[in-house]
Amino acid sequence: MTENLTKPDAAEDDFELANFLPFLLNQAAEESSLAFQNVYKNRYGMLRTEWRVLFHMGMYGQMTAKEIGQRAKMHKTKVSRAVQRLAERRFLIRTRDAQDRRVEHLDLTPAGEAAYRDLRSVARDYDVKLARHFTSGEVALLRAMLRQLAGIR
Amino acid sequence: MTENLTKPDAAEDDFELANFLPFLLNQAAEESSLAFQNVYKNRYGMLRTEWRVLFHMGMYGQMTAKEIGQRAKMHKTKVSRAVQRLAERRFLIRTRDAQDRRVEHLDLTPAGEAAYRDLRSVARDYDVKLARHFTSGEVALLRAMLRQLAGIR
DNA sequence: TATTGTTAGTTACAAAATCAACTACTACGC
DNA sequence: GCGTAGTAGTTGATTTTGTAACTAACAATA
Repeated sequence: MTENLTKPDAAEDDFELANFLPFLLNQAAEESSLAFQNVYKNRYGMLRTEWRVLFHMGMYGQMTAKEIGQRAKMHKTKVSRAVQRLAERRFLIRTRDAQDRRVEHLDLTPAGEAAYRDLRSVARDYDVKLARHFTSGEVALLRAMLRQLAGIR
Repeated sequence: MTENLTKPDAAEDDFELANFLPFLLNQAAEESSLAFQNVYKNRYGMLRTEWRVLFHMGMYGQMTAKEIGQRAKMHKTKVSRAVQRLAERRFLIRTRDAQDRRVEHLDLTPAGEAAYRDLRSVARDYDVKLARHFTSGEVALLRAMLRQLAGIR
């Protein structure tokens, strides 16, 4: 009788966790966001949740907290707190909808717009810098694969 | 006189948050680790920090907390607390170095080894599933690019 | 117009991450 | 040896996140 019906160990050992995609993705994400993080942190005292909200508003204009949550895949409590802090610091203003008084429309203030444009330009430069490691075809493929993995339609 | 000497808005608007590498990497990392997270969480009651320590020890054998921190890019307090919990649950044992009594050598117990092998096999299957979206050449390129971005030598 | 269900957003409390200070120890310079 | 500086790892205080329960408002139905 064979004493081992499971896969042989040799087949198991060729898997290196150092190549595990969730691990690699995480390391790359953390490393690649460090330098940019320092900018919005030091220059505007923002947290990651806050710059994400700011960016979505800068890109898409007036939004509600719910819409931001859907687009950014952020939980509503995260959005709520980020909006609160951005409102306190006068980066955005909230106005109740007249028809449906549950919803709030959020708009960037001029200060918010300015911060958005500033950070957007930093982000653009930073992205170029990251992409410089690769050919443009490689980067395009990378983005497409990441979108697929992230479940972005 | 021209009234606008800065770059025209059209050139600025080509920035898409959805293409910003740190953002994409983060979304992909988060989405792709969700399903796997449930396994080590539900099956072993581990936190992400703990699973990371376990997996580094499984890969490289005996290590010190400092080495784990360097390889996994985890802050020493995170490592310290993860090691503490893994030791409490008898997944690893700590032994003081005889020469330098500040350092502790960490080794997986048989239970720790078993958990490591189990999770590694789950990870392997999961990795295959993620990679199925792409050709094998694409996946190899993706891993190489992620390693580069992560600063893994 | 009461009843039930649903939605937008907030709040409360627990879990976890972060940062600074701390203990115990080693190593260097004198 | 003695003082100073540096290192491995821990602890405590503060901040941030996650989960659930909550408030206020709307909508459908009877």
